[in-house]
Amino acid sequence: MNDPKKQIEIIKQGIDEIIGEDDLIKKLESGKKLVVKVGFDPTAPDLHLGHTVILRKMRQFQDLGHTVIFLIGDFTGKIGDPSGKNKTRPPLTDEDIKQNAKTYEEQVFKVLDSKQTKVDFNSRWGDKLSGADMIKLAAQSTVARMIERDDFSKRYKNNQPISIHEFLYPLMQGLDSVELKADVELGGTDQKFNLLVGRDLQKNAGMAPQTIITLPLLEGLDGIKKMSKSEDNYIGITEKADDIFGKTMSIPDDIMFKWYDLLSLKTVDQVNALRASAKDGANPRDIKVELAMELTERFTNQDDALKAKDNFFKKFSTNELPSDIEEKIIETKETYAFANLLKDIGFAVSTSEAIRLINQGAVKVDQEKVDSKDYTLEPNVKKLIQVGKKKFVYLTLKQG
RNA sequence: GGAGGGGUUGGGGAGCGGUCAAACCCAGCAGACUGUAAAUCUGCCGCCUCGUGCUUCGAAGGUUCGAAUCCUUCCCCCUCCA
Repeated sequence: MNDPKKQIEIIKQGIDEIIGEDDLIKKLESGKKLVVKVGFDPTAPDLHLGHTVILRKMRQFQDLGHTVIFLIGDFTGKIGDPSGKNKTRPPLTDEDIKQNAKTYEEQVFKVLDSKQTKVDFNSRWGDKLSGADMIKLAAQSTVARMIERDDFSKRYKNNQPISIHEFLYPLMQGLDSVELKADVELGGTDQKFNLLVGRDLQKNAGMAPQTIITLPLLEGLDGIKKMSKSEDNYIGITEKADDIFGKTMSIPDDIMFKWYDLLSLKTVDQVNALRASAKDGANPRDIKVELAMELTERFTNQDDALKAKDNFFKKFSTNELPSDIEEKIIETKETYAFANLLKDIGFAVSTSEAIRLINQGAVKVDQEKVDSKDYTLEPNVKKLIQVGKKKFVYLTLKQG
């Protein structure tokens, strides 16, 4: 695995752009163990698959034997990444940051190898900077250069405010690269400017400039928009096996291989083999199952992943019931109007919706379709209640 | 400070005195179909005690038999000018 050519092939899999490739090849040929740095925001570390694109790339570097630094930007967090948003962030307390860092670690090591990961904080050197140091740092760039950055130039043209301190963000991020003597820095495409500043600062400090690798955005479940919480087209990495598996199966066939390129830890050759088999008429479903299995297993475990796969086929390919139906007990004094019950157990948001579902033939009790909105249940029974194809519960009505 | 435009049911966006719980699109949900939670088709898509019931169209008042639609005041947003 030390063959530089082979390494480059893996490194370049699924990336958007690489700047300084020649430098990288030279370093690889010299047999140097690379320092790969990636910065993370100290806020709200609730990760979804979109975030894991970069983690996977880090993991690939680890598998090639390089050192990966997971840098938490607790100092830069005080500046707030400009990134177009003009809302000032509420300052995080040290306690918040500690808590977030912990949550990060819990989630991140589902992808990264914890033994090969160095977690660092840029407050370690940031807090020590004096006023004079900051001025020296600021002197290393120019307003013209800063204005080149996309969102700064847009805001400047549109007469939107740009605070002076926002210019410090890219510089601080660059300083991180100097401090860590980074050989490689990874980031999203929107990070390109900041990453380039790191190269400049390293050159000024007499170092070899880092190689920059930008990674594309992952499309969400709809296959069109980028994966994000606000679009609700995401898979959270702490979700249940059934959900990870099912959601993965729901992505359009078209983006399946993009997901392979950005998320899978299979080798380039293995992915290419899958591509070839798809061309030869293999059922795309089966190729997607393999992806769903890999992802589900990574974020849960093998047993749960197998169960999820099993459940998926039971649910959608046969009419069998899933194996893990939840049990619920509800107390009632008297006869329970069914529409209200559906609302009360959360299968409908309102009684009106419950009635609509009944009218549409979506509701079953003990596998029998409910055909009247006036259906009722007596206390002291246990029934299997089903709404649509996804909601199941064994409900016990207790005389209360 | 001046001039103008606008706030409608999850989002976009019609409506501009009754036929409006409010067109249409998107999202969502359900049914059919399918290799899938894809595609397609169909239906639904404010709330409840389901009735010639109740509450909605930035807020509060008013005109009217009747208002999302007209008037008054207030709040918020946007554009242009200074």
